[in-house]
Amino acid sequence: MSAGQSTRLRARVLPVDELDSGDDGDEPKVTAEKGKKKGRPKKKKVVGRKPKGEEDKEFQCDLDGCRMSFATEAELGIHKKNRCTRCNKRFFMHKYLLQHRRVHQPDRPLKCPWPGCQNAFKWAWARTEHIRTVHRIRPEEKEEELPQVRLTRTRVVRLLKKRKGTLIEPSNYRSIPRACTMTTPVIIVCVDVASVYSWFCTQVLLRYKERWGVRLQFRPVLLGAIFKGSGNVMPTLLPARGAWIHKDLALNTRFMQIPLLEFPSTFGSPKFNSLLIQRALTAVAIEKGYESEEFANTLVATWKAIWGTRHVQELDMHDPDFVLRCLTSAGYSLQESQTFLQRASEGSVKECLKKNTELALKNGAFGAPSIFVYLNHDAHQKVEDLWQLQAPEHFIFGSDRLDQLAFAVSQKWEGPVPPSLDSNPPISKL
DNA sequence: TTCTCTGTTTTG
DNA sequence: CAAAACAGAGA
Repeated sequence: MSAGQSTRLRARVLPVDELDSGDDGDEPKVTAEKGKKKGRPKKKKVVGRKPKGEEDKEFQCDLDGCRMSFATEAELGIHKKNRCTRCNKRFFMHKYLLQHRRVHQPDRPLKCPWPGCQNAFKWAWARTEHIRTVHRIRPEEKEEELPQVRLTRTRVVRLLKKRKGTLIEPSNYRSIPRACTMTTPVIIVCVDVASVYSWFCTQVLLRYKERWGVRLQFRPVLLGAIFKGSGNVMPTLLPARGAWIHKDLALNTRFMQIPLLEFPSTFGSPKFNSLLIQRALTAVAIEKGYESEEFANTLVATWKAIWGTRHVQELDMHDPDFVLRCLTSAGYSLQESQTFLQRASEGSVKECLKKNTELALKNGAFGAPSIFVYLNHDAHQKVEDLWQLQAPEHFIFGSDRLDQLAFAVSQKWEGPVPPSLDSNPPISKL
């Protein structure tokens, strides 16, 4: 189940009403005729998994403002007749067909702002109705004097309207926090596997991902370039700090329950160069998605290979064989791992890593992990656009400020090892 | 019954 | 125009 989704939400079968057998010339039914529909057709037409229909297919729609494209001309034809190629539904306006796509996508970017409520929605109205029906809140005081202040639909919507993206100053009602997010927060964590604190941070955030109901992206960056671009230097260059870091890691290992076995002996030498491996990881991220479980697993496996094993021989991070070993230990076949390694030297992958590094620097990064938080974005905006075009609301540095990160996304911090989700009953009644 | 989903209409 | 509201349907 995706994070934050109510267990009571209707499990949607692909909707297949509107099945008036291919008389394409017909106009779509108008509302008044809706009632006439007799027993809905029960046949669940299982539509084969289809690509999302973004801008990269061969047959592109040229209707006003529409950028959808399709693999076949036939599909484009259906689309241009205002029919959904997934469920065959028909629409009055082409524009709605674009919005309709979200019906077939799993994302639920609209969060319920109620504290502790993890429900999330695809449609603004669905959320508004949820707030009205489920969280009907008592006026703070003097209820009899303010009967009209009861949480009516208009009232909720007025609250929702106060500021785009946040719900603020709900002074009439108890229990609503001063500011809580209305869209699923997006957390972008810029990491380098040469940074052991990036590993700690990643490991802990993965424990919180579902619990917080946030979107969590890990993006490989080049720590060396971040240091250079920001004028920072490796912390271990300071002798006292270099000595301290071993103790800090040992304590952290127990505190965060992350098994760190060994500080690589080549640390700080030219063999401890993360360029190749970060490129390979970028190739994995491009293929699997920054937000994917596969990519997170790949990162963790790589960290384990660098920091969590005893190295019988000197660790050479720039050695292609070592990179291959990291990838295969993440569960990829030798062939797939070789493909990733090969892509690591392709221009587009190099550029991608460079771009992510530059954007991190632009947002103020001076080390890793650098955590960027987006709160006030449009619900259906692509994360890639957010990252490239918008400034984040918060920049949080390091693995030791995750409590602040929790605060920033209006969630509870329960330590580096939060209790298992299964053992806890749901917080809200839903 | 209660609540959510979502296509269409209305409003600002 | 986009956002809010409506209203029918269905779980």
